[in-house]
Amino acid sequence: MAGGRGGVLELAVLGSLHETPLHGYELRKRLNALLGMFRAFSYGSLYPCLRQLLTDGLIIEDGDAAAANADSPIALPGRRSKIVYRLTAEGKERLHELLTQAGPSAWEDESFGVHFAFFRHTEAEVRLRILEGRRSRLEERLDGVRTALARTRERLDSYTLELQRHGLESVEREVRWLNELIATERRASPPDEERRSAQEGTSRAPEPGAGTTGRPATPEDN
Amino acid sequence: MAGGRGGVLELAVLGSLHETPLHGYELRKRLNALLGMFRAFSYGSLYPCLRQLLTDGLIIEDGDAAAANADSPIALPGRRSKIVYRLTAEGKERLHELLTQAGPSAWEDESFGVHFAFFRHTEAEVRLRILEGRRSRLEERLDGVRTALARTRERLDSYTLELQRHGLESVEREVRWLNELIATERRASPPDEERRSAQEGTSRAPEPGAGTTGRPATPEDN
DNA sequence: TCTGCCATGTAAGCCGTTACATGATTTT
DNA sequence: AAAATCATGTAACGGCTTACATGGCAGA
Repeated sequence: MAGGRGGVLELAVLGSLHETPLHGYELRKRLNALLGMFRAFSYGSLYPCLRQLLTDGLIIEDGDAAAANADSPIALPGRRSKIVYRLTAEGKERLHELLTQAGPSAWEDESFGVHFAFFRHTEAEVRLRILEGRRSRLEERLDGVRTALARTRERLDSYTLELQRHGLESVEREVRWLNELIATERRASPPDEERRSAQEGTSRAPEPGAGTTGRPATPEDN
Repeated sequence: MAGGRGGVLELAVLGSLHETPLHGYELRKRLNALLGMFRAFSYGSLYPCLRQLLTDGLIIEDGDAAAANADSPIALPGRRSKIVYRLTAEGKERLHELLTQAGPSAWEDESFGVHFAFFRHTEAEVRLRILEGRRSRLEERLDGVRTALARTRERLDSYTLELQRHGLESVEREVRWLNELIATERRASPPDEERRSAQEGTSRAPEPGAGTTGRPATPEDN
C-alpha cells in the first residue's frame, strides 16, 4: 500500500503536475525520463499515490481533455480512457511546503535528485541549504570510511580495494560538483550584508551551467 | 521485522563472517566501513537477521571468546557480554550458493556493491557475468533516458538539464569502469577454446588494480 | 559521577515493489 | 487477426528504518 504521504513520490508527482496536467501513464514516463539515472517508480506505487492525492484534494481530474496533447493528431474519442490530473490550489501550497523543507528528507540519496529536479521552483536560500546539506552528508561519509580504512590492520583483497577506490572517487566527484553548484548559487544571490538579518523572498535562478561532475552514493550510520 | 532471507544483508553477513568470526556490533561497523559509500545497515535489521541465520543453522555462537581480538589488550572479563558468531558448514554452502547466482539480484543498484565486495570468493565465470549484467543494466538506463530526452519537445530548465548531465556522465563513468574490469577479467581468465564446452571450476583472481572510475545510479522500468 | 561508546535487542511502520488482472487502442 | 503498447488499477508482501528499551564498561 503506497499512499501519497511522506515519500518522494508525492513531491515528484506534485512537481510534475505543476508544470503541466498529465495522466498517470505519461506522468510515470516523464518521471522516469527525468530521474531515470537515479531511481524509477512503478505503477503499483504511482496510481495509489494519485488516488491519495485526489482524496486529499491536492489534485483533481481535469475537466476537459484539451491538455498535454501536442503529439496525438487524432485522439479525443469522446470516451474518457485517460484520466488527466491537475494541481489544485491546495496542491500548489503543499508543493511549496515540500520544496521549502531543507532537511535530511531533501538531501538523502533517495530524495536529493527529486528535490534538485524542481529547484527551479525552490527559493534560493533553500536551494543553498539543501546543496550544503548534501555536501556535508557526503563528507561525513567520506570521513567515516576513510578513518575506518585507516584503522584497518589487515590489508584487503584487490576487489575490496577497487570497490573502495571507486566509491571514494565517486563521492569525491559529487562533492566537487556540489562545490561548483554552491559557488554558482552564491555568485547569483550573494549573502546580503549582515548575514541572517534581512531575508529576501524568492530570487532568480543562477543558471548552473558550468559544472564538472560527481555522483550520489548511500547512507552510513544508524 | 527484518529476517535474513532474500535481502543483501544475508550475503553481507555471511560474507563477512566467512572472513572472521565477529559479534553483531563490530559486524555492522565492518560492513559500513566496507560498503559505506554505497549503503549502510542499521542494528534494527542486523540483529534480527543474525537471529534468523542462527535458527536456520547457517551461523552459530562461537564457543570461546578467543577470536577477532587483536586490538583490546585487556578484555576477556569472563562474562560473555559479546556474542561472537561463526559460519557453519551449511552457512558456507549457502554463501557459495548466493555468490554463484549471476542474476538481477546480483547487479541491481542495491546489491551490486555487496556482491562485488566478495568477488574474491566468487568464481571467475560468475564474476564476468555479473559485471556484464550490470553493464547492460546501465546501458539500458542510458538508452532509455537518452531516447526519452530526444523525444522531448519543450526545452528544460537549467537545473533539470544539469541534473540530467550529471546523471548521464556518472553512469557513463561507471560503464567505463566496468569495461576495464571486464577486460581485466578476460585477460586473466581467457574464454577457453570452444566457448561453453569445457567449463573450468574456480580460477585465480585477475587483480583488478588498473581501473579509472565511474559510479552507480538507479532503476528504470516497472 | 557522569558522559559517551560498546553491545543487544524489539515493535511498528514506511515506502515502496512484484505480480496479477483487465481492457482499449494502435501497429504490423 | 495478432502483437504491442497504452492505460488503470489491486493485493500481498518485502526489506529495511526509526524509535524505543536496556545495560555494562571506559575515561573525563
